[in-house]
Parts: sequence; structure tokens; C-alpha cells
Amino acid sequence: MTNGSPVHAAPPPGRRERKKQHTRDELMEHAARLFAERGFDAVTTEDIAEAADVSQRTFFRHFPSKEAVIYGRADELCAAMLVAFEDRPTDEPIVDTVVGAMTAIVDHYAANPQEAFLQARLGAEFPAVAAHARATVQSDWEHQLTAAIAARIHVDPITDPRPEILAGAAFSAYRAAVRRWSAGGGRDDFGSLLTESLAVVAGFRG
Amino acid sequence: MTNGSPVHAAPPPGRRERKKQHTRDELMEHAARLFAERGFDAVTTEDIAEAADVSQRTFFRHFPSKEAVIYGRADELCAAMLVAFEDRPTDEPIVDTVVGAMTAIVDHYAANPQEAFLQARLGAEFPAVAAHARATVQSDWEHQLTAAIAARIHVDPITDPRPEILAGAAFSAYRAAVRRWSAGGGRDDFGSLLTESLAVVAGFRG
DNA sequence: CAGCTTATGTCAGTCACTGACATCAGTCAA
DNA sequence: TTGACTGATGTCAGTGACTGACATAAGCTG
Repeated sequence: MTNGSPVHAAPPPGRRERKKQHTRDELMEHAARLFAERGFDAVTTEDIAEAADVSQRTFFRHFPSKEAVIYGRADELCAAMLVAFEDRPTDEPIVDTVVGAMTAIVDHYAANPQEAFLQARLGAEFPAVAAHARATVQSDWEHQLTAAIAARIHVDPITDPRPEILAGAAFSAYRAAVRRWSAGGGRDDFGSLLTESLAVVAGFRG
Repeated sequence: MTNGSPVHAAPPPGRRERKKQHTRDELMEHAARLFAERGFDAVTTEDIAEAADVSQRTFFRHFPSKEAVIYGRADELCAAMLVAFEDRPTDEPIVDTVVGAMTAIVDHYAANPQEAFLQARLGAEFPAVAAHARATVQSDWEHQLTAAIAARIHVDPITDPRPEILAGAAFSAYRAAVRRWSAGGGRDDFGSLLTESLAVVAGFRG
């Protein structure tokens, strides 16, 4: 149930907000198309802006970097992960809760395979994209997951290293699953690979 | 015993090689000084090159990016980690071997505290530096450690996710230790913090 | 309708990074 | 020693990501 609108039932956005969102969507779609056609380096931010019929300046008002447009849904995805986390029973082992949260990510990519494929391909081919994915996107997710874990097990995430390490191990398992999925040409079931990887983490004490 | 020369007892480098190394060292030292004085953004690669009395082009012949000059010893450090890894007995639990390897990193930074301090400070203050540290430096280390683990336990690192996850968890613990060290103002003993963090990983099955 | 807010365009600028070519010092063999 | 080769560096011109400042027009709100 990956609803586009936030949980808090935002008031119906006005025309201005809708236009803004439309511009953002156009930028993301044309960027995805151009990157798929020519690769990351051979497309300039000017090209993307042109294709979306806006100025380059507008591109950078919507996305802080050229890489970011590839991961334009990252924040929603992170939010979905946290919702899935909170939906888990509070009395289950923390590792299971983390596994459940990660499953939200799998669900999203299962519902948007072209997005997953493009991200995997660009990440494999262009180091700058992989660096952004890891250092900005996943790092942010990991940080949020760390905070959620700390809250759930009632510890201070600054002084107690366990939440951070568990979150880091979980995303390490995630990357391992992505790599194996890519190595298999995308033919394997990603959910199974991730479950298998996450099982390795189950030796943790939460 | 952090010897500057490689293990393979390289033939005595000629004057040309010495000058090259000298240029590289000058660039790293002046970069460190300037970054410490003004921060990362307020120093240009031109400034660094100027301070080292070389052209900007020469800077980029020695370092692939502005961030890289901060981590100019990363390759040596990685090599030291792998040596420490190989020095461990082959019959000990793999987790202990990993802990032993990570200790080499601690030893290096214990011997070069100003380097550790600058990297921690710039990483905390400038996202671009943190991104580089994580996505380029640590990612490379993690990859090398993954390969070493896979070789030690005789598994294929592509099909078996365990080496990658163990290496990822180890560096997650490393980052947790760094964060706690920073949070404590650098007053705690980093080695103790890392040991404590790595102990959390000991629940792994290797 | 009037005034405020805000998304966008335009313009000029900074700076990281790169390819091409010239030069000069180091190296090494004849 | 000399002459050729190699490789580190300088110079120059260019590309492209990203940003600040200002103007404009569209949407919102009383």
C-alpha cells in the first residue's frame, strides 16, 4: 500500500504545489530517460533541464546535485521504511523488526523495477553515482534506521554503539544482496537474496 | 612498525622518484595546513598547488580530487590492514582476525593523531569530505577486507554474502567508534571504543 | 482588488577537473 | 660523455557542476 500522499493527510495541495511537483516529476523522468539512453557522464544538467523545459537553475532548485535526481524518491522510501519499522510489534526481536523495515525497500523496488534497474546500472558503471548512493542516500537511511532502533530498544544512539552497528550491518547485507542480484543479471528474486543476507545478521544481539 | 617502504623491498628509488614523492608530500602537508586553518570549502586546489609551489595540473596528477589529498595515506593504511590480517593465525575465529586487522588502522591513527583529528573534523563539518571518506576510502577498504575474508574462509565472495556482510559490519563498528570518539571530544581511547564496538559484531557466524 | 509569497528565468561568476602540447630533468645504454 | 628515451611538470584552453543576485510572473490570501 505505497500511497503517494503522506500519512498525515495533508490538505489538498493548491495549483502552485501541483505545478512544482509536476516540474520535479518531469525532471526526474527526463533525467531517467536520458541517463538510460546515454549514460551518466554524457548527459549534462543543462540537457535534463532542457528536456523538462525548465532552466538549469530550476533543476538545482529541485535537486542539490546531478546525482540526486536519480534518487528523487529516496526520502519517500526512507519514510516508508520507518513506517514499516513502527508497524512491527514492539515485543519482537529487534533484528526481525529491522528485517521487516528493510522489506519496505524491497517492496518499493519490486513495484518500480525500471527505477531499480537504472539505479543499479548507473551505480555499477559510474563511480560518482555509486558514491552518492552510498554516502548520501544509504547513509541517510542508515542514520534514520539507527535512530529508530535506538528508540525501540530504549538506548542512547550516541553512547550505545549497537543501534548504529545493527543498522550498518543491515545495509551491508542490503548492498550484498544488491550485488548478488546484479551479478545474477537481475534474474534472481531480490527479496529472497535480501532475506538470506539479513539472516546472516541474525547472530546479532540486539 | 609502520615503515614507509613497501614490504617487497623495492630497489632504492632514484632521484626522479624521490622528487615525485616529495611533491606529493608537499601537497598533502600544505593541504592539511590550509584545511586546518580555513576549512575545506575556503581552500581551492589552486591555493594548495600554489602553497606547494606547483601548478594546479600537477595537483590533479597526484590526486584524483580535492578530497583525496586529505586521505593520501589511505592506500598504505589499507595495505597495513591486509598485512595485519594475513599475520593472524589461520585457525582462529574469523571475527578475531578481522578485529586484528582493524587494529592496524587504530595503530596508524594513534601514531598520527593530527591526521586523525583533521580527517574527523573535516568529515564532521563538510559533507563532501564525509561522503568521500565513506564512499571512496572506506568502501575500498571494505572491499579489500571482503576479499581477504573470503580467501581466508575459502568461499566465493560473489555468491556467498558472508564476507561482505562481516566486512561491512566491521566498518560500521569502526564508524560507530569514530562517532563516539568525536562525541567525546577525542578524550576517550579510540582503541578501546573500537574493541568494544567490534565485540558487538562477535555474534556473527563466520 | 491589493499585497504577500514563491517558483522560475536570466545572468554572471567560481571552481573542480581534463585533454593537448611543450619542456625539462632523470635515466640509461652505447 | 653523449645521445636517446622516459616521465614529471607547466601552460593553456575548455567543459560543466553549482551558486548568488535580481527580476518577473503566477498563485495565494485578506
